Amino acid sequence: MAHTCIHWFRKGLRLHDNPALVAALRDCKEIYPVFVLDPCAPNNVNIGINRWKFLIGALKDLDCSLRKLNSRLFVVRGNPEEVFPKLFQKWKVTRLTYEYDTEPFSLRRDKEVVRLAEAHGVEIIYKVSHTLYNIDRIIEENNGKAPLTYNRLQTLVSSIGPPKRPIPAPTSDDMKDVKTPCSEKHEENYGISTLEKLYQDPESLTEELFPGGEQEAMRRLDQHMERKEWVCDFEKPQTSPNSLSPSTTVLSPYMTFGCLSVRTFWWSLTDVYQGKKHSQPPVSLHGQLLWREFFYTAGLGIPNFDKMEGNPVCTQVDWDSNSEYLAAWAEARTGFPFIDAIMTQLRQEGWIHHLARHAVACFLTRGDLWISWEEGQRVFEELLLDGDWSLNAGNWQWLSASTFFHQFFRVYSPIAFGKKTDKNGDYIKKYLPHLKKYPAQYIYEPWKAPRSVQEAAGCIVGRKHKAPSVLDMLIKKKK
DNA sequence: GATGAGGTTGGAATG
DNA sequence: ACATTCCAACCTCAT
Repeated sequence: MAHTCIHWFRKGLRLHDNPALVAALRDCKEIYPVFVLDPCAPNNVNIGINRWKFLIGALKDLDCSLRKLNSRLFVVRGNPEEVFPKLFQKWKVTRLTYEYDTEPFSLRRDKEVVRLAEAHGVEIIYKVSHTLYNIDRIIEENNGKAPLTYNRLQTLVSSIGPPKRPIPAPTSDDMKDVKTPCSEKHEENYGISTLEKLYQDPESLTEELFPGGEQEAMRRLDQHMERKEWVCDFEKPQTSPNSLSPSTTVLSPYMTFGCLSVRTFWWSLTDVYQGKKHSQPPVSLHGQLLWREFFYTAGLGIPNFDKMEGNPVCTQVDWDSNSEYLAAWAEARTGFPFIDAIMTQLRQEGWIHHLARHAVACFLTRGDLWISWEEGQRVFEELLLDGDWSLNAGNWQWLSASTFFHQFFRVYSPIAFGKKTDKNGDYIKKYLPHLKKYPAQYIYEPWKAPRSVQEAAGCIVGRKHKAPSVLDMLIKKKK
Protein backbone atom coordinates (compact mmCIF):
# COMPACT_ATOMS: atom_id res chain seq x y z
CA MET A 1 0.00 0.00 0.00
CA ALA A 2 1.32 3.46 -0.93
CA HIS A 3 1.50 5.98 1.89
CA THR A 4 0.44 9.58 2.27
CA CYS A 5 3.25 11.11 4.33
CA ILE A 6 3.99 14.22 6.25
CA HIS A 7 7.69 14.85 6.71
CA TRP A 8 7.91 17.20 9.66
CA PHE A 9 10.85 19.61 9.40
CA ARG A 10 11.90 21.14 12.76
CA LYS A 11 15.67 21.25 12.87
CA GLY A 12 17.20 19.30 9.98
CA LEU A 13 16.30 22.02 7.42
CA ARG A 14 18.03 20.23 4.56
CA LEU A 15 17.68 17.55 1.93
CA HIS A 16 21.16 15.98 2.22
CA ASP A 17 21.72 13.37 4.94
CA ASN A 18 18.06 13.36 5.88
CA PRO A 19 17.21 9.69 6.57
CA ALA A 20 13.71 10.45 7.90
CA LEU A 21 12.84 12.25 4.67
CA VAL A 22 14.18 9.33 2.65
CA ALA A 23 12.08 6.98 4.80
CA ALA A 24 9.04 9.12 4.02
CA LEU A 25 9.56 8.65 0.29
CA ARG A 26 9.59 4.85 0.50
CA ASP A 27 6.27 3.34 -0.70
CA CYS A 28 4.86 6.82 -0.84
CA LYS A 29 2.30 8.32 -3.24
CA GLU A 30 1.92 11.73 -1.65
CA ILE A 31 4.39 13.71 0.43
CA TYR A 32 3.68 16.87 2.42
CA PRO A 33 6.86 18.54 3.67
CA VAL A 34 5.67 20.56 6.68
CA PHE A 35 7.21 23.16 8.94
CA VAL A 36 5.10 24.16 11.95
CA LEU A 37 5.71 27.76 12.88
CA ASP A 38 4.70 28.78 16.37
CA PRO A 39 6.17 32.16 17.34
CA CYS A 40 4.28 32.06 20.65
CA ALA A 41 5.70 28.69 21.77
CA PRO A 42 7.60 28.97 25.04
CA ASN A 43 10.89 28.11 23.34
CA ASN A 44 10.37 30.83 20.73
CA VAL A 45 9.22 33.91 22.64
CA ASN A 46 12.79 34.91 23.40
CA ILE A 47 14.12 34.59 19.84
CA GLY A 48 15.73 37.72 18.34
CA ILE A 49 15.30 39.16 14.86
CA ASN A 50 18.55 37.77 13.42
CA ARG A 51 17.55 34.24 14.34
CA TRP A 52 14.11 34.66 12.79
CA LYS A 53 15.75 36.04 9.66
CA PHE A 54 18.07 33.03 9.51
CA LEU A 55 15.13 30.65 9.91
CA ILE A 56 13.15 32.38 7.14
CA GLY A 57 16.20 32.15 4.87
CA ALA A 58 16.55 28.45 5.64
CA LEU A 59 12.86 27.80 4.92
CA LYS A 60 12.99 29.70 1.62
CA ASP A 61 16.01 27.71 0.56
CA LEU A 62 14.31 24.47 1.54
CA ASP A 63 11.18 25.37 -0.43
CA CYS A 64 13.37 26.24 -3.42
CA SER A 65 15.11 22.83 -3.24
CA LEU A 66 11.79 21.02 -2.84
CA ARG A 67 10.39 22.78 -5.94
CA LYS A 68 13.25 21.31 -7.96
CA LEU A 69 11.91 17.91 -6.85
CA ASN A 70 8.42 18.94 -7.94
CA SER A 71 7.34 19.39 -4.33
CA ARG A 72 6.77 22.33 -1.97
CA LEU A 73 7.20 23.27 1.67
CA PHE A 74 4.03 23.77 3.71
CA VAL A 75 4.52 26.29 6.51
CA VAL A 76 1.67 25.94 9.00
CA ARG A 77 1.02 28.44 11.79
CA GLY A 78 0.05 27.12 15.20
CA ASN A 79 1.33 24.62 17.72
CA PRO A 80 2.00 21.05 16.64
CA GLU A 81 -0.54 19.44 18.98
CA GLU A 82 -3.35 21.46 17.38
CA VAL A 83 -2.02 21.48 13.84
CA PHE A 84 -1.33 17.80 13.24
CA PRO A 85 -4.73 16.25 14.00
CA LYS A 86 -6.26 18.66 11.47
CA LEU A 87 -3.64 17.87 8.84
CA PHE A 88 -3.95 14.11 9.43
CA GLN A 89 -7.65 14.31 8.62
CA LYS A 90 -7.49 16.87 5.85
CA TRP A 91 -4.80 15.04 3.87
CA LYS A 92 -5.70 11.48 4.96
CA VAL A 93 -2.18 10.98 6.27
CA THR A 94 -0.89 7.46 6.97
CA ARG A 95 2.71 8.18 7.97
CA LEU A 96 4.61 10.91 9.82
CA THR A 97 8.40 11.14 9.67
CA TYR A 98 10.80 13.41 11.54
CA GLU A 99 14.37 13.78 12.78
CA TYR A 100 14.97 12.73 16.37
CA ASP A 101 15.58 15.66 18.70
CA THR A 102 16.86 15.12 22.25
CA GLU A 103 16.07 18.49 23.82
CA PRO A 104 13.62 18.12 26.73
CA PHE A 105 11.17 20.58 25.15
CA SER A 106 11.22 18.60 21.90
CA LEU A 107 10.88 15.23 23.60
CA ARG A 108 7.76 16.40 25.44
CA ARG A 109 6.28 17.89 22.26
CA ASP A 110 7.08 14.83 20.16
CA LYS A 111 5.65 12.44 22.73
CA GLU A 112 2.34 14.29 22.51
CA VAL A 113 2.37 14.38 18.70
CA VAL A 114 3.18 10.65 18.56
CA ARG A 115 0.22 9.97 20.84
CA LEU A 116 -2.06 11.98 18.53
CA ALA A 117 -0.65 10.26 15.46
CA GLU A 118 -1.33 6.84 16.94
CA ALA A 119 -4.89 7.91 17.75
CA HIS A 120 -5.30 8.78 14.05
CA GLY A 121 -3.74 5.52 12.88
CA VAL A 122 -0.69 7.33 11.54
CA GLU A 123 2.57 5.40 11.42
CA ILE A 124 5.61 7.15 12.94
CA ILE A 125 9.18 6.94 11.67
CA TYR A 126 11.97 8.98 13.20
CA LYS A 127 15.71 8.88 12.55
CA VAL A 128 18.88 10.14 14.24
CA SER A 129 20.64 12.70 12.05
CA HIS A 130 21.08 15.86 14.10
CA THR A 131 24.07 14.44 15.98
CA LEU A 132 27.04 12.24 15.03
CA TYR A 133 25.82 9.48 17.33
CA ASN A 134 22.60 8.32 18.85
CA ILE A 135 22.86 10.25 22.10
CA ASP A 136 20.80 7.65 23.97
CA ARG A 137 23.38 5.04 22.97
CA ILE A 138 26.26 7.10 24.42
CA ILE A 139 24.41 7.39 27.72
CA GLU A 140 23.62 3.67 27.65
CA GLU A 141 27.31 2.85 27.11
CA ASN A 142 28.09 4.96 30.17
CA ASN A 143 25.69 3.02 32.41
CA GLY A 144 22.82 5.43 32.03
CA LYS A 145 24.71 8.60 32.91
CA ALA A 146 26.03 11.47 30.83
CA PRO A 147 29.87 11.60 30.85
CA LEU A 148 31.17 14.65 32.71
CA THR A 149 34.57 14.78 31.04
CA TYR A 150 35.59 15.00 27.41
CA ASN A 151 38.03 12.12 27.86
CA ARG A 152 35.24 9.88 28.99
CA LEU A 153 33.12 10.87 25.98
CA GLN A 154 36.02 10.07 23.66
CA THR A 155 36.39 6.63 25.23
CA LEU A 156 32.67 5.98 24.79
CA VAL A 157 32.43 7.07 21.16
CA SER A 158 35.59 5.22 20.18
CA SER A 159 34.03 2.04 21.57
CA ILE A 160 30.95 2.71 19.44
CA GLY A 161 33.03 3.36 16.30
CA PRO A 162 33.01 6.12 13.70
CA PRO A 163 29.78 8.07 13.05
CA LYS A 164 27.50 6.88 10.26
CA ARG A 165 28.25 8.18 6.80
CA PRO A 166 25.83 10.80 5.47
CA ILE A 167 23.29 9.74 2.88
CA PRO A 168 22.64 11.70 -0.34
CA ALA A 169 19.68 14.02 -0.88
CA PRO A 170 16.62 12.57 -2.64
CA THR A 171 16.74 12.92 -6.42
CA SER A 172 14.02 13.51 -9.00
CA ASP A 173 14.24 9.80 -9.66
CA ASP A 174 13.42 9.04 -6.02
CA MET A 175 10.43 11.36 -6.43
CA LYS A 176 9.10 10.05 -9.72
CA ASP A 177 6.11 8.22 -8.17
CA VAL A 178 5.57 10.76 -5.42
CA LYS A 179 3.33 13.81 -5.69
CA THR A 180 2.83 16.86 -3.53
CA PRO A 181 -0.74 18.10 -4.03
CA CYS A 182 -0.58 21.88 -4.16
CA SER A 183 -3.41 24.34 -4.67
CA GLU A 184 -3.32 27.68 -6.44
CA LYS A 185 -3.56 29.24 -3.01
CA HIS A 186 -0.41 27.56 -1.70
CA GLU A 187 1.41 30.85 -1.10
CA GLU A 188 -1.58 32.24 0.75
CA ASN A 189 -2.22 29.17 2.91
CA TYR A 190 1.23 27.71 3.41
CA GLY A 191 3.68 30.43 2.37
CA ILE A 192 6.77 31.24 4.39
CA SER A 193 6.18 33.88 7.02
CA THR A 194 7.65 37.38 7.01
CA LEU A 195 9.44 39.13 9.86
CA GLU A 196 6.44 41.44 10.30
CA LYS A 197 4.17 38.47 10.83
CA LEU A 198 6.58 37.28 13.50
CA TYR A 199 6.22 40.60 15.32
CA GLN A 200 9.72 41.66 14.27
CA ASP A 201 10.75 45.05 12.91
CA PRO A 202 12.89 44.66 9.76
CA GLU A 203 14.06 48.27 10.23
CA SER A 204 16.29 47.09 13.06
CA LEU A 205 18.23 44.68 10.81
CA THR A 206 21.84 45.29 9.82
CA GLU A 207 23.73 43.66 6.95
CA GLU A 208 23.15 39.90 6.84
CA LEU A 209 26.54 38.20 7.09
CA PHE A 210 25.31 34.63 7.51
CA PRO A 211 22.25 33.93 5.35
CA GLY A 212 20.31 30.84 6.38
CA GLY A 213 19.89 27.78 4.17
CA GLU A 214 21.37 24.53 2.98
CA GLN A 215 22.86 26.01 -0.21
CA GLU A 216 24.78 28.61 1.77
CA ALA A 217 25.84 25.94 4.28
CA MET A 218 27.30 23.76 1.53
CA ARG A 219 29.03 26.73 -0.08
CA ARG A 220 30.58 27.64 3.25
CA LEU A 221 31.61 24.05 3.95
CA ASP A 222 33.23 23.65 0.52
CA GLN A 223 35.01 26.96 0.86
CA HIS A 224 36.64 25.88 4.13
CA MET A 225 37.39 22.31 3.06
CA GLU A 226 39.45 23.70 0.20
CA ARG A 227 41.85 25.16 2.76
CA LYS A 228 43.37 21.76 3.44
CA GLU A 229 46.42 22.96 5.34
CA TRP A 230 44.30 25.23 7.52
CA VAL A 231 41.91 22.38 8.25
CA CYS A 232 44.74 20.00 9.19
CA ASP A 233 46.48 22.58 11.40
CA PHE A 234 43.30 23.85 13.08
CA GLU A 235 43.63 24.26 16.83
CA LYS A 236 40.77 26.14 18.43
CA PRO A 237 42.73 27.93 21.18
CA GLN A 238 45.07 29.31 18.50
CA THR A 239 42.26 31.07 16.64
CA SER A 240 41.55 34.69 17.42
CA PRO A 241 38.41 35.87 19.24
CA ASN A 242 38.76 39.42 17.96
CA SER A 243 39.83 39.27 14.32
CA LEU A 244 37.98 41.65 12.01
CA SER A 245 36.47 38.75 10.11
CA PRO A 246 35.76 35.34 11.67
CA SER A 247 38.84 33.19 12.33
CA THR A 248 36.77 29.99 12.41
CA THR A 249 34.27 28.42 10.00
CA VAL A 250 30.97 29.91 11.32
CA LEU A 251 29.28 26.67 10.32
CA SER A 252 27.66 26.43 13.77
CA PRO A 253 24.42 28.27 12.88
CA TYR A 254 24.00 25.92 9.92
CA MET A 255 24.36 22.91 12.20
CA THR A 256 22.03 24.38 14.82
CA PHE A 257 19.22 24.63 12.25
CA GLY A 258 20.35 21.48 10.48
CA CYS A 259 21.09 23.23 7.17
CA LEU A 260 24.36 21.31 7.38
CA SER A 261 24.53 17.72 8.58
CA VAL A 262 27.18 17.30 11.27
CA ARG A 263 27.98 13.91 9.75
CA THR A 264 28.58 15.49 6.35
CA PHE A 265 30.95 17.94 8.07
CA TRP A 266 32.67 15.10 9.98
CA TRP A 267 33.29 12.96 6.90
CA SER A 268 34.43 15.97 4.82
CA LEU A 269 37.07 16.57 7.47
CA THR A 270 38.03 12.88 7.42
CA ASP A 271 38.56 13.19 3.65
CA VAL A 272 40.78 16.25 4.07
CA TYR A 273 42.76 14.59 6.90
CA GLN A 274 43.31 11.44 4.80
CA GLY A 275 47.05 10.63 4.62
CA LYS A 276 48.06 13.90 6.27
CA LYS A 277 49.37 14.87 9.67
CA HIS A 278 46.56 16.72 11.40
CA SER A 279 45.52 18.18 14.74
CA GLN A 280 43.59 16.02 17.22
CA PRO A 281 40.59 16.39 19.54
CA PRO A 282 39.79 18.28 21.64
CA VAL A 283 41.33 21.21 19.73
CA SER A 284 40.91 19.96 16.13
CA LEU A 285 37.83 20.51 13.96
CA HIS A 286 36.77 16.90 14.58
CA GLY A 287 37.28 17.77 18.24
CA GLN A 288 34.85 20.70 17.96
CA LEU A 289 32.15 18.36 16.63
CA LEU A 290 32.78 16.01 19.54
CA TRP A 291 32.30 18.92 21.95
CA ARG A 292 28.87 19.32 20.38
CA GLU A 293 28.14 15.65 21.14
CA PHE A 294 29.48 16.12 24.64
CA PHE A 295 27.00 18.90 25.44
CA TYR A 296 24.12 17.18 23.64
CA THR A 297 24.75 14.14 25.82
CA ALA A 298 24.83 16.29 28.96
CA GLY A 299 21.63 18.05 27.89
CA LEU A 300 19.81 14.75 27.56
CA GLY A 301 21.33 12.91 30.51
CA ILE A 302 21.36 15.63 33.17
CA PRO A 303 18.01 16.78 34.60
CA ASN A 304 17.23 20.50 34.61
CA PHE A 305 20.32 21.11 32.51
CA ASP A 306 19.38 24.72 31.74
CA LYS A 307 18.99 25.64 35.42
CA MET A 308 21.13 25.74 38.55
CA GLU A 309 18.42 24.54 40.91
CA GLY A 310 17.53 20.93 40.51
CA ASN A 311 20.61 20.34 38.35
CA PRO A 312 22.53 17.65 40.24
CA VAL A 313 25.94 18.38 38.72
CA CYS A 314 25.83 22.18 38.95
CA THR A 315 27.61 24.00 41.79
CA GLN A 316 25.02 25.94 43.74
CA VAL A 317 26.21 29.53 43.86
CA ASP A 318 24.70 32.51 45.65
CA TRP A 319 24.68 34.79 42.62
CA ASP A 320 23.76 38.47 42.94
CA SER A 321 20.72 39.83 41.20
CA ASN A 322 21.51 43.22 39.74
CA SER A 323 19.31 44.24 36.84
CA GLU A 324 21.37 47.37 36.17
CA TYR A 325 24.60 45.44 35.69
CA LEU A 326 22.83 42.77 33.68
CA ALA A 327 21.34 45.36 31.33
CA ALA A 328 24.69 47.14 30.99
CA TRP A 329 26.31 43.84 30.00
CA ALA A 330 23.54 42.81 27.59
CA GLU A 331 23.39 46.25 25.97
CA ALA A 332 27.15 46.67 25.56
CA ARG A 333 27.64 49.51 28.03
CA THR A 334 29.77 48.06 30.83
CA GLY A 335 32.51 50.57 30.11
CA PHE A 336 35.01 47.81 29.30
CA PRO A 337 35.54 48.34 25.55
CA PHE A 338 36.58 44.73 24.90
CA ILE A 339 33.41 43.41 26.53
CA ASP A 340 31.17 46.02 24.93
CA ALA A 341 32.63 45.43 21.46
CA ILE A 342 31.91 41.71 21.73
CA MET A 343 28.35 42.29 22.91
CA THR A 344 27.84 44.75 20.04
CA GLN A 345 29.04 42.22 17.50
CA LEU A 346 26.74 39.62 19.04
CA ARG A 347 23.69 41.88 18.83
CA GLN A 348 24.42 43.08 15.30
CA GLU A 349 25.74 39.96 13.61
CA GLY A 350 24.42 37.05 15.70
CA TRP A 351 27.78 35.36 15.95
CA ILE A 352 30.90 35.86 18.07
CA HIS A 353 34.01 33.70 18.40
CA HIS A 354 33.96 31.00 21.03
CA LEU A 355 36.71 32.68 23.07
CA ALA A 356 34.85 35.99 22.89
CA ARG A 357 31.92 34.12 24.44
CA HIS A 358 34.30 32.98 27.15
CA ALA A 359 35.40 36.54 27.86
CA VAL A 360 31.88 37.99 28.19
CA ALA A 361 30.51 34.95 30.03
CA CYS A 362 33.30 34.99 32.57
CA PHE A 363 32.81 38.73 32.99
CA LEU A 364 29.05 38.40 33.65
CA THR A 365 29.44 35.55 36.12
CA ARG A 366 32.43 34.62 38.28
CA GLY A 367 34.85 37.18 36.81
CA ASP A 368 33.24 40.51 37.55
CA LEU A 369 29.50 41.03 37.83
CA TRP A 370 28.65 37.89 39.81
CA ILE A 371 25.35 37.48 37.97
CA SER A 372 23.83 34.05 37.37
CA TRP A 373 24.80 32.20 34.21
CA GLU A 374 21.09 31.61 33.58
CA GLU A 375 20.72 35.33 32.78
CA GLY A 376 23.55 35.15 30.28
CA GLN A 377 22.06 32.00 28.81
CA ARG A 378 18.81 33.88 28.10
CA VAL A 379 20.61 36.72 26.32
CA PHE A 380 22.67 34.33 24.18
CA GLU A 381 19.57 32.34 23.30
CA GLU A 382 17.95 35.49 21.96
CA LEU A 383 20.93 36.79 20.01
CA LEU A 384 23.03 33.85 18.82
CA LEU A 385 22.28 32.37 15.39
CA ASP A 386 23.79 29.16 16.75
CA GLY A 387 21.93 29.38 20.06
CA ASP A 388 21.62 25.68 20.67
CA TRP A 389 19.86 24.69 23.91
CA SER A 390 22.34 22.04 25.07
CA LEU A 391 25.48 23.86 24.00
CA ASN A 392 24.31 27.15 25.42
CA ALA A 393 23.42 25.70 28.83
CA GLY A 394 26.58 23.59 28.95
CA ASN A 395 28.98 26.34 28.01
CA TRP A 396 27.44 28.81 30.45
CA GLN A 397 27.91 26.27 33.22
CA TRP A 398 31.47 25.71 32.03
CA LEU A 399 32.42 29.38 31.96
CA SER A 400 30.80 30.18 35.28
CA ALA A 401 32.80 27.27 36.78
CA SER A 402 29.54 25.62 37.82
CA THR A 403 29.81 22.32 35.95
CA PHE A 404 32.56 20.46 34.01
CA PHE A 405 35.15 23.19 34.67
CA HIS A 406 36.04 24.18 38.21
CA GLN A 407 39.31 26.12 38.10
CA PHE A 408 37.53 29.33 38.99
CA PHE A 409 40.83 31.09 39.65
CA ARG A 410 41.53 31.07 35.93
CA VAL A 411 39.78 34.31 35.08
CA TYR A 412 39.72 36.08 31.74
CA SER A 413 40.82 39.68 32.09
CA PRO A 414 38.51 42.04 30.16
CA ILE A 415 41.66 44.05 29.41
CA ALA A 416 44.56 41.65 28.92
CA PHE A 417 42.79 38.81 27.09
CA GLY A 418 41.89 40.78 23.97
CA LYS A 419 45.32 42.43 23.76
CA LYS A 420 46.97 39.08 23.06
CA THR A 421 45.52 38.94 19.54
CA ASP A 422 44.63 42.59 18.92
CA LYS A 423 47.20 44.89 20.47
CA ASN A 424 45.89 48.03 18.76
CA GLY A 425 42.25 47.39 19.51
CA ASP A 426 41.15 47.40 15.85
CA TYR A 427 38.30 45.04 16.75
CA ILE A 428 37.10 47.45 19.45
CA LYS A 429 37.29 50.35 16.99
CA LYS A 430 35.23 48.42 14.46
CA TYR A 431 32.33 47.77 16.82
CA LEU A 432 32.65 50.87 19.02
CA PRO A 433 33.49 53.54 16.43
CA HIS A 434 33.11 56.34 18.97
CA LEU A 435 36.33 55.07 20.58
CA LYS A 436 38.37 55.44 17.38
CA LYS A 437 39.84 58.65 18.72
CA TYR A 438 41.63 56.92 21.58
CA PRO A 439 45.36 56.40 21.28
CA ALA A 440 46.18 52.68 21.19
CA GLN A 441 47.45 52.59 24.77
CA TYR A 442 44.05 53.67 26.10
CA ILE A 443 41.67 51.67 23.91
CA TYR A 444 41.29 48.79 26.39
CA GLU A 445 41.31 51.06 29.45
CA PRO A 446 39.78 54.38 28.49
CA TRP A 447 39.47 55.43 32.14
CA LYS A 448 43.26 55.83 32.12
CA ALA A 449 43.13 58.36 29.30
CA PRO A 450 43.22 62.09 30.10
CA ARG A 451 39.77 63.52 30.70
CA SER A 452 39.94 65.55 27.49
CA VAL A 453 40.38 62.37 25.44
CA GLN A 454 37.57 60.67 27.32
CA GLU A 455 35.23 63.56 26.62
CA ALA A 456 36.20 63.62 22.96
CA ALA A 457 35.31 59.94 22.69
CA GLY A 458 32.08 60.38 24.64
CA CYS A 459 32.76 57.30 26.72
CA ILE A 460 31.50 56.12 30.07
CA VAL A 461 34.32 55.05 32.32
CA GLY A 462 34.58 51.33 33.10
CA ARG A 463 34.36 49.83 36.52
CA LYS A 464 37.46 48.44 38.13
CA HIS A 465 38.24 44.80 37.50
CA LYS A 466 37.65 42.93 40.74
CA ALA A 467 40.26 40.46 41.88
CA PRO A 468 38.88 36.92 41.69
CA SER A 469 40.38 36.01 45.07
CA VAL A 470 37.73 38.14 46.78
CA LEU A 471 34.95 36.45 44.89
CA ASP A 472 36.20 32.94 45.56
CA MET A 473 34.83 33.20 49.05
CA LEU A 474 31.30 33.40 47.73
CA ILE A 475 31.32 29.95 46.19
CA LYS A 476 29.25 27.62 48.27
CA LYS A 477 29.34 23.98 47.54
CA LYS A 478 26.16 22.04 47.95
CA LYS A 479 26.66 18.90 50.03
C1' DG B 1 38.97 6.22 51.24
C1' DA B 2 43.26 8.16 50.25
C1' DT B 3 46.20 9.94 46.86
C1' DG B 4 47.87 11.99 42.84
C1' DA B 5 47.24 13.31 38.10
C1' DG B 6 44.93 15.88 34.85
C1' DG B 7 41.55 19.19 33.21
C1' DT B 8 40.00 22.26 25.11
C1' DT B 9 41.79 27.70 25.11
C1' DG B 10 44.29 32.60 32.26
C1' DG B 11 47.54 36.20 33.82
C1' DA B 12 51.78 38.03 35.20
C1' DA B 13 56.46 37.64 35.93
C1' DT B 14 60.54 35.68 34.53
C1' DG B 15 63.76 33.58 31.60
C1' DA C 1 58.94 36.08 20.16
C1' DC C 2 58.21 32.29 22.89
C1' DA C 3 58.59 28.96 26.84
C1' DT C 4 58.43 28.19 31.90
C1' DT C 5 56.91 29.00 36.44
C1' DC C 6 54.04 30.59 39.89
C1' DC C 7 49.53 31.86 41.49
C1' DA C 8 46.46 29.10 44.95
C1' DA C 9 44.25 25.14 45.55
C1' DC C 10 38.75 23.99 42.23
C1' DC C 11 36.84 19.33 40.64
C1' DT C 12 36.66 14.35 38.70
C1' DC C 13 38.71 10.16 37.68
C1' DA C 14 41.90 6.30 37.98
C1' DT C 15 44.55 3.61 40.99
